[in-house]
Amino acid sequence: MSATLQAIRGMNDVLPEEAARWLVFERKVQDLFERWGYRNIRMPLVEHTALFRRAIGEATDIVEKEMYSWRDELSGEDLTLRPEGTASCVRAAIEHNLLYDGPKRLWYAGPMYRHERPQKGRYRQFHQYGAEALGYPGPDVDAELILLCARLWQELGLEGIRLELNTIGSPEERARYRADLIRHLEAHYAALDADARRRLHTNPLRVLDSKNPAVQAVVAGAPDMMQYLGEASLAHFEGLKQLLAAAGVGYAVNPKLVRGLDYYNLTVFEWIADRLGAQGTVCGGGRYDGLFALIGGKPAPAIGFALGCERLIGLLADSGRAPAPRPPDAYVVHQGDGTLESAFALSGALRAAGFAVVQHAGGGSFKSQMRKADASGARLALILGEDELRAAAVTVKPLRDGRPQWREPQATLAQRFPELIKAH
RNA sequence: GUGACCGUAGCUCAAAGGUAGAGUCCCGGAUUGUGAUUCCGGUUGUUGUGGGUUCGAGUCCCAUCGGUCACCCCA
Repeated sequence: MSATLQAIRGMNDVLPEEAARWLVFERKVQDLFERWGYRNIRMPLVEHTALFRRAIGEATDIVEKEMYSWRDELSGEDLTLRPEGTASCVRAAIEHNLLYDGPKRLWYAGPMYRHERPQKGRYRQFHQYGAEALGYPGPDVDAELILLCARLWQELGLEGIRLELNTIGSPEERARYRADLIRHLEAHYAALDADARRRLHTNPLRVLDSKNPAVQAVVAGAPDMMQYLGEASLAHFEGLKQLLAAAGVGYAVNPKLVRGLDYYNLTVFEWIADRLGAQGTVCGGGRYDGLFALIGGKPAPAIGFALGCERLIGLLADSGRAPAPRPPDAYVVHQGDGTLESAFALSGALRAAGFAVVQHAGGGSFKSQMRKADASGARLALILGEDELRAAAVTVKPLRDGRPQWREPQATLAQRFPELIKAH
């Protein structure tokens, strides 16, 4: 395989069988977003590196080691393949002054790029659908987004997904908490591993969700974020929890859920599927009231989430809910002088009437054409040979039921077709 | 980036240092123009790649590429 070209590591081809699942999934997601009043926005895959460095944060794993960044030789600009969508979305909102007449609900979709070691549910090019509610202070819209997710799992037929919720307060509250947390971690410095020590001053909140038991023992005795929250932050969190409870959406408050991006404040949440192994988070999001100002815009509150297509579609595949692709209604078999032109006319008429028609291409014997007709899954084979051509007719052969074949006039075929495809 | 396991036909897998195989799929045929069943026949390939050990390597060793899972982190 060394001599032949192959796809970049961690960037996968989605072959037709799986792509069929993608199409069904994407239609459902898009439809749901639109029904809830979210409007599509499409941003470029490439942005100035500075956007992500500022928005996501210098001390995050994404910026430290996962971005596809390069200097464009033609322009001299520092560019990056987007590792996530929120930064681009907010940049676009600021650049086009989208909030000039009030808050906006937006959704986007597409590939994201992170240079990580691939494993199940984690790829270097992966795909997200994201929703962003820009200009809403919440917590009403916080609840709306979470309810939207819950509804989506329902419509997709997914079970076994749980919601984890937390609040990380305002920047000021978090700063005070952070200072005390650092003090606590320093007091137990000997028990920390290399990762925790490195993060101690750059991003101490990240130490909270370490899976290292020794570090967790230190974390267990760490100060509690809830104690640092002011009245407004507490009210926001309580308001959200009440709305979720009233809507019947279950959740677990996870005080160690801090999430990896710097721009979050107050509400953070993750939807987690236990059946996916180590990469179980299928959807994650949170509030980012500071991001607009951070990247040079007029301050505006906002919240959003992104969901992972590969992981969710993987869940759909596991639960045996893979959608069967629509088989053609008819497969057109043709052989003999002048039949190809008639076949195109016939197929065209049926397609114009809204039917799914595959017309044989590539030559081959009559037998092989019939084999293809069967393999296509079509209800009917429409046979057009020289005999039929002379009679301006077509032979209709049902392939999925026991009816014998018969002849139909070409002129009325499309009109009568709904009757013909019915099995008796 | 770290670690473990694994790379043989398009796919699923055999071959325990001695001639590379099976199933499936695909293609052709079984009296004129009729599928899926059955029967007959056919191609499956630089054993991921490059070195090394050996009389001899799919098999052992090294490197490399790729895959899988986990760590890290996240979608």
